[in-house]
Amino acid sequence: MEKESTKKQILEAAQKVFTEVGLDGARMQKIADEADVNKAMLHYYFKSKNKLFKRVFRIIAPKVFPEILQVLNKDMSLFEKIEKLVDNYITVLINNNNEKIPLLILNELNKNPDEFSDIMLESFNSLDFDPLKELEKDIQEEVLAGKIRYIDPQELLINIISMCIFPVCAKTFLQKVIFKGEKDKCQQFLITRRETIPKFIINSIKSD
Amino acid sequence: MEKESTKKQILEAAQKVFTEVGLDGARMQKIADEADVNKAMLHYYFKSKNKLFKRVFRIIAPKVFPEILQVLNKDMSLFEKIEKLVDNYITVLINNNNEKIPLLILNELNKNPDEFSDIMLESFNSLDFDPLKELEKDIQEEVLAGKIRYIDPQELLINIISMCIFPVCAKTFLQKVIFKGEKDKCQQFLITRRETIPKFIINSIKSD
DNA sequence: TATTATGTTAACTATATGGTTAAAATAGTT
DNA sequence: AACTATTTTAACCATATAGTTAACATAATA
Repeated sequence: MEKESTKKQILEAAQKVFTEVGLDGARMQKIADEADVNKAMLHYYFKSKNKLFKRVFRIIAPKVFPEILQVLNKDMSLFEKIEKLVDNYITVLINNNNEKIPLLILNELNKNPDEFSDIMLESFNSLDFDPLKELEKDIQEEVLAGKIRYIDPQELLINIISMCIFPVCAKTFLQKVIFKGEKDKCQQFLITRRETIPKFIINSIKSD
Repeated sequence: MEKESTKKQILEAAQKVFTEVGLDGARMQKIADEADVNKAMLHYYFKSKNKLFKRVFRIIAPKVFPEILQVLNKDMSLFEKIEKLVDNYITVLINNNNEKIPLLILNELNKNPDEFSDIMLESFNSLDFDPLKELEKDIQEEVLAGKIRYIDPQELLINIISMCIFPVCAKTFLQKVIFKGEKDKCQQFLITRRETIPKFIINSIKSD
């Protein structure tokens, strides 16, 4: 038999609802409605709200965190890697389906570190290389070549991630407060960051 | 009569609980317990959970957003302003009581823009100067003096805020994933950002 | 076709939770 | 002390919600 579609519908609806209103704000009935499925099915397939959430978490978390770092393992120069990493990040995050994922992850990770940081760590360890080690190597190389000043790889990575993710999390805030309600300008700003962020970073680390 | 202390206790407890678990996750009973007060008092003083939350929001939101920007109106050079702004930001955010405020604000702003962005905007407009205008002026000056390349003030401000706020929001994540469980190293990293962020920014914008 | 495993439904339960109320206590005022 | 206004309490209510159940439907299998 294997009715895969119902399960899938539920997972998709759950992701939608959870990312919109968080774990606490989500209602099983709402997810059922959204999936066009009887509420009992959610329990039939996933036992409980928490278990359903964990399933969703396991799917979405890697998308915006470790997976995107794959580019650091490619055969490119440091500058190219930075450009590609930022480009990928912004492209993924600007997508309507992904926009709210980072905030959801940060939230649940904060509220319940014991439950979720293991999942996060797991998906990180599934990478077949160490992003920080790789970055350190690239930095060392460019320093030796006289192309950049030394920068701690953790600092570099966290700066990149901060500048990519934060503005997306704060989109509503930026739209209303910084861009005074001009939605288009704000959206354009976010898109342009594919270019401005790498420039900003490379300017900072390159040798004079 | 005027029993001010009960009201204050409730507000403080409410801030604590709301920042810990968000609006949806918060329980009136928990707030009452935390405030060591009968639950009915919360409704006596604040009518409803939502109204109580709004009161808390109005208090905490300005703390981590517009207030901190006051430094941009001081009589300092652009570089000094950047240094002081970051220093203040990190100092405020690193405090245990404030750590979780940004995430709470971003969340509720996202879930309910209509309700909360006005409050946000309000507190911004209460500033007696326009941070972006001021920043633009400073940038122009330094460009003319040949000290920096031109940078869009919105881009600069958002980069600063991103690098200050995001790592605090993502502290649990950084601790577990980037710093492999070494809490002290992570905390030290956040503290050191008082110096590394301004350096990173100034390096990026200063003329070669 | 009869049997079995899987999938689906509507109705139900138990409980948690925001909010109410009426009485009691406390403080201020005359 | 008598009276009034404010503050506090315990008990209560209505409802929303996660989770259950038992009957029913559908497909696979023998």
